[in-house]
Amino acid sequence: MTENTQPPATTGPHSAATELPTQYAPAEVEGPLYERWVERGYFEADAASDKPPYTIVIPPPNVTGTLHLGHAFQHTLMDALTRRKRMQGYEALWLPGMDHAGIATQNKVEQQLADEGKSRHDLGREEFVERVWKWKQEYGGRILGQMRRLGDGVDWSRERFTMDEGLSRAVLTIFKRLFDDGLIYRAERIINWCPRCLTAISDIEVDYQEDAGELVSIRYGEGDDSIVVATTRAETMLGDTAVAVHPEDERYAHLIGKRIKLPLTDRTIPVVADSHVDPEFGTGAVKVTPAHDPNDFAIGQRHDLPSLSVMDERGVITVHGPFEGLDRFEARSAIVAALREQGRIVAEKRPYLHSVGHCSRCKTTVEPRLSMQWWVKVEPLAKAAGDAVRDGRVAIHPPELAKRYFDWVDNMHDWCISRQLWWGHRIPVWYGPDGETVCVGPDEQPPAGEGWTQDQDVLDTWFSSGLWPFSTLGWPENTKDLEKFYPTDVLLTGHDIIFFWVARMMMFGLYAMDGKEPFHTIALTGLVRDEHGKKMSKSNPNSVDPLDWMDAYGADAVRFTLARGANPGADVPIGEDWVQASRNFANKIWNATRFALINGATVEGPLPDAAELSATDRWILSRLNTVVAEADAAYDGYEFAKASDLLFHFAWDEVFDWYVELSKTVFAAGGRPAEVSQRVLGEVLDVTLKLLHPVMPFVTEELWTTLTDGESLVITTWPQDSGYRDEAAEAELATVRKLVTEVRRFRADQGLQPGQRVPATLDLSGTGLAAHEEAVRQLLRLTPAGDGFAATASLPVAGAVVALDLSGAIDFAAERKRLTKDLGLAEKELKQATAKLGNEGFLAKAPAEVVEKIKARKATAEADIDRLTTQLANLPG
RNA sequence: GGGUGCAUAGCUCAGCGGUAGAGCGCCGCCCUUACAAGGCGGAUGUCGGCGGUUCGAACCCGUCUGCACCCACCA
Repeated sequence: MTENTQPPATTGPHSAATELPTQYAPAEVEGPLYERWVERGYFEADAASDKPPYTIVIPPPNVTGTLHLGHAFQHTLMDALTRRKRMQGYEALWLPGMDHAGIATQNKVEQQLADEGKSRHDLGREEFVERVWKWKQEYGGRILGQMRRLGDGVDWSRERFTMDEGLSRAVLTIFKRLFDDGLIYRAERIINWCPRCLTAISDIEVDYQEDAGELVSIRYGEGDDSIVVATTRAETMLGDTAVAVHPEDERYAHLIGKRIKLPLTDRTIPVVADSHVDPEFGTGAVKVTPAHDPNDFAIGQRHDLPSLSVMDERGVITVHGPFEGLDRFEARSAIVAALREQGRIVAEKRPYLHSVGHCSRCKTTVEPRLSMQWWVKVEPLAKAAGDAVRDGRVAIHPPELAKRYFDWVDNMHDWCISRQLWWGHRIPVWYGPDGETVCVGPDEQPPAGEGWTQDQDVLDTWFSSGLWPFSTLGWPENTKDLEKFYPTDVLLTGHDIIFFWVARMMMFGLYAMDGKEPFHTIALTGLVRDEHGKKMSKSNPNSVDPLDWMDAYGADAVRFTLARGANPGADVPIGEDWVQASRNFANKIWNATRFALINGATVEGPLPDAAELSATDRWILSRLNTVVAEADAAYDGYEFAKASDLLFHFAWDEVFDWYVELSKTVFAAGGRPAEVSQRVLGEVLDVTLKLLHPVMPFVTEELWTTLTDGESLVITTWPQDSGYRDEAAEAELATVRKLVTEVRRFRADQGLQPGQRVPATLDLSGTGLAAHEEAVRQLLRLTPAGDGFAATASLPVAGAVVALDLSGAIDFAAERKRLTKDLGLAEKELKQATAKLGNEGFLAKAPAEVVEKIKARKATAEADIDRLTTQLANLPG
């Protein structure tokens, strides 16, 4: 196909134009462009600048992570925001970094150790942590390279990691402050425990799903003093310390206060009355296991019941007796079997669907467990976090999602922040030989002397990421960065992470920064889904690697597709078809610019006066300014889909399909000065490329730097609506478009081929276009009505009258029928063959010559051509 | 159990009080020298059902049905 893309001879300053290939090749363009941007320091923000700041901190991806479509989506939007603000004259900072991701990273390294037949305990704490750092060095942060590939305009000189020295200092500082303020405390409570990760996890790290269990009803006690309870976790009965019934439940009134025998043990337990019990549910009696169930724990507190732990940290039964050493699930069946043998199982229901908590990291069934942990007292912090949104200091986009935020911050339980891991920020508390507890601040030495030990636990990963908006800027030091760039402007992230991260940044930001909120706007995005709206996840087969798509179609195509799907708060379905469509758009822009360059479009000098402009010019400039205003409004409202769609249609439908096509008649006119059109076309492209740059940075940069003498779009000035409008020109062009479209439709209906010239008379007296008769004739492919002209049809449209001679029209249906018969092909076959080759129209002419012509042009249709050639050769005569 | 959102063309979705839209797909014609990753033309919808408000409803209100998602102490 390259043999017929010979560049036309070139003249003038834009000979580079013709060096542009006919197709956009992202792979060749994107890498070098990104390197150039970084080398020139375009993304490095200057804290000493006079420009107003615009700051976004990236939601730090896990150090273990790779770029998935969700990142690609959010990064595209954040990049678009910062790129646009930079062009608008802000000192724009998009700050990158990564999260140390406690459990995830520790799991990765433990897996590595397991492959070597070792556990972390074989190494010991210090060596293990060293090993994790080594792992990070070697395998961590792959996502950073992938972000470059996407085109993320982040300030690499400010890259941060949550375990950096500076950020660790921030963690210690705030821990100490919270501790001293009494907002951090240690307490024994029921927590969610993962028996595989061997650590506590917070409520939001638990994923609930419907599991099929078995609900058994067990008779406790004997005779009249017996009571039936139901459970799905029979093994916990070993730790029962009471049975609870509703205080007003008459069925059990006689039992309240009595003790009954607990089966399989030699213990007796009391029957207590507690209004938490729902008399309607089951038998209306509940077994109470304070050490293994949060509700039961609460009942235990109210009735002063002992808590009996029956399992160790791995979920293995520790109670002496026949079940000791059994895993919790083995113990469950064993205990049910034993009870059944004693005739104590009075009813079973299996499968019984109920929701069961799983560790969000490893999917292991969570075991509620009584344990000593560190907690943040969130009430005062959460109140402030709620108020900041309530009184409008922080806006949530889209506003509907604010309710979700309030639901959370207004009903937040205390936050369990200690994790029984080695990888993370170690809790800065030391215990003395006589039970003293000392919290050690960042500049303090741990207490000296014998017998002092540091707490073994580390902090929840979200504790350090909650400090991200200011710890990354140097807090607790009073740095220039902090002064310039805090508070940040927009926090853009998925709505699924409101509780994990957003609310915590709000709490910590307001607390640490003296009530100064960490950002003004929370922009919440939906989740990326596949083309049928199904959730994409790493474990799903529908999951797509955005890198594959970037390789195949370019980063801009992926970005544009994502931006175009980004309706505020709504999920984004994405399929390969749409990425292809975006790729096509990039290619379209490429070729339109190529056309402009070949025809000498220029951005030099001022725009010609309105008096010099044609109606077409005035129309497109009027539209251009309208689009600038509309695009601005959409970008400002985080309506990326609207902005993208608007620009897509303006560029393709109006600029490329009409303005450029209409310009051709000017450029082809010959002799007539084309400077005005060259300048206007240059202007329109210049502005359109700028408007698209935030979402399609690569192709726009490549084209713009070719079209203009500018250094880079990244640092150029964002277009402004000049206020220029011309309604008369818009109306006139509407007439032209209507006229042309109607005539084309008529021609198609009559069987005239698109390029076929038809003799016709044209009366434009009713349209105001009389002066442009020649141009209109060209558009409509009308030739002058010569001698002997006989109109066979007359078409009144848009105030004009067109009379045509249709004698040259082809009856396509009849042609097809004839060919089908002649070639001995089934009609369907013919269609398939001709679809790639061309069509019946020209096959009707000279077959040999036609096939020749096609062969030269269509390498991809080789097979079909061969077959058709054979068919044609075998035709008799 | 509580809450939120959604039901519009074959698919995925915009539109949110005034003549039904986009992308992809589909049909027909075409290489007209920027682009076949293209051009031109075309078809397709009782805007989930039923009521109501209005001169006028895909859009507002009520209700029903179906589907998503979020939250919660489902023994």
